[in-house]
Amino acid sequence: MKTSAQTLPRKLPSQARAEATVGAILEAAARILESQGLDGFNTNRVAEVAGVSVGSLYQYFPHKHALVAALSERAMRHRVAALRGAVAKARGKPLAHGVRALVRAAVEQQFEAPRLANALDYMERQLPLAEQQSALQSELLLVLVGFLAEHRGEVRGELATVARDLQTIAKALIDGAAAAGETNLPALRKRLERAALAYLVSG
Amino acid sequence: MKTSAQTLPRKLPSQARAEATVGAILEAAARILESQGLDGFNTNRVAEVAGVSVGSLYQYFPHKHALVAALSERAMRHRVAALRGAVAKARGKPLAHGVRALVRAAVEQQFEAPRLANALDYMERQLPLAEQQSALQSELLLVLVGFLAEHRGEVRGELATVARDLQTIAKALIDGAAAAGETNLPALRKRLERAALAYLVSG
DNA sequence: CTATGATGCGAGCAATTGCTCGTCTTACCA
DNA sequence: TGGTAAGACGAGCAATTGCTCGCATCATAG
Repeated sequence: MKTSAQTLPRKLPSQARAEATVGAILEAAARILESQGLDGFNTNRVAEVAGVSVGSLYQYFPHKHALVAALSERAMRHRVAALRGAVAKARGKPLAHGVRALVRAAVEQQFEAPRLANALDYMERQLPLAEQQSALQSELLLVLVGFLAEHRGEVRGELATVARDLQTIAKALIDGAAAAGETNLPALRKRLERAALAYLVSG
Repeated sequence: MKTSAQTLPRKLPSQARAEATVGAILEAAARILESQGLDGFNTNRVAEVAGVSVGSLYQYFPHKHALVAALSERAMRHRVAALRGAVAKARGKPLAHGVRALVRAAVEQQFEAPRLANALDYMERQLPLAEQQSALQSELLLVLVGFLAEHRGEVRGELATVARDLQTIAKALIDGAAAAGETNLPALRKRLERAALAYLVSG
């Protein structure tokens, strides 16, 4: 009896080379999405860029969606870790300082591969995200809410909603800047800090 | 000698039924994108939903991209008109009033078909938008800049950049709310007003 | 009515895509 | 050293997709 979940690897890699294969596939997929978006993102091409056969790909990912899910999960994990680090470093400091740290982390994280982020974002909306995904999303929001809770007196509104809006605004502003070819990161950070802080303290 | 541009209709409809055909095609395309996103959005299906043959579709749109471009242009035209109307109505009134009017127009416009807006947004980033498109985008920004210029004393920063950020934030917040299944429009408007106004007057 | 161009049709081609399966190769352990 | 399981391969199938082209139908001017 098979108990495998929908988006889980068909087979867990147990040898070192298998691990390498999975890594190569994920990296190839990320590179294709970053350079061409959804066009040209097909499993044959992913396998080719990864230097691996399609058969190998389907040994670890039961279908294309599973590959996307894995990619999305990996990106989310990075984001959560980055934001968590920023929050930890800013503990005890004033609100503005924390916002600055969060903005720096977010920009650094997302500006690295904006088209990939954009493509993943679009796909996540289309297909219902798996449990793992929404769990990570909740975790990310929890990190933000935790940060906001440290400055309850200064922040207006319901924290959960504010956190979600903050994340939405950050994603959009960074994505938009990247799409517009903006390369001046300090300027982008400044605008994002302004938007975030202003939204937080206004009522 | 043919002088037809890339994304222009292959043949301009001159009879009434042709006009109707083009309209049906555009509406079908919009409906499909709204209900299923990019998946299932293919020319065969568009023709079928429109109650028209593929051949007829390709008589007016030289390729799929042209259909997308036409759809995008139509959506942009609506947006520009809506925002222009809001700005006109708020002329002479205080900044907060104008922001409220703009937010109302934007929410009403985009919440009507959020998935369509999302899909178009994604595709516009992929393929280089035609002249018509970028012209309309500039026009939209000009409307916003014009509004902001009426309240120069209260608005910090470079108006063009501020206008672009404002549009980005609005789009993201509305899109996010729609994707999350939010149906409380007044609450959404309030949050968007807060974000916009706070960003404008803070420095 | 009739001729001519505009409009509409839809079978089907060429290319692409997701994915399978039988086969070969490599790594590990008794 | 040989047996067994894990891993890798890639030709190719079935389905989908963008799009063409030859032909039927309709509208309108003369």
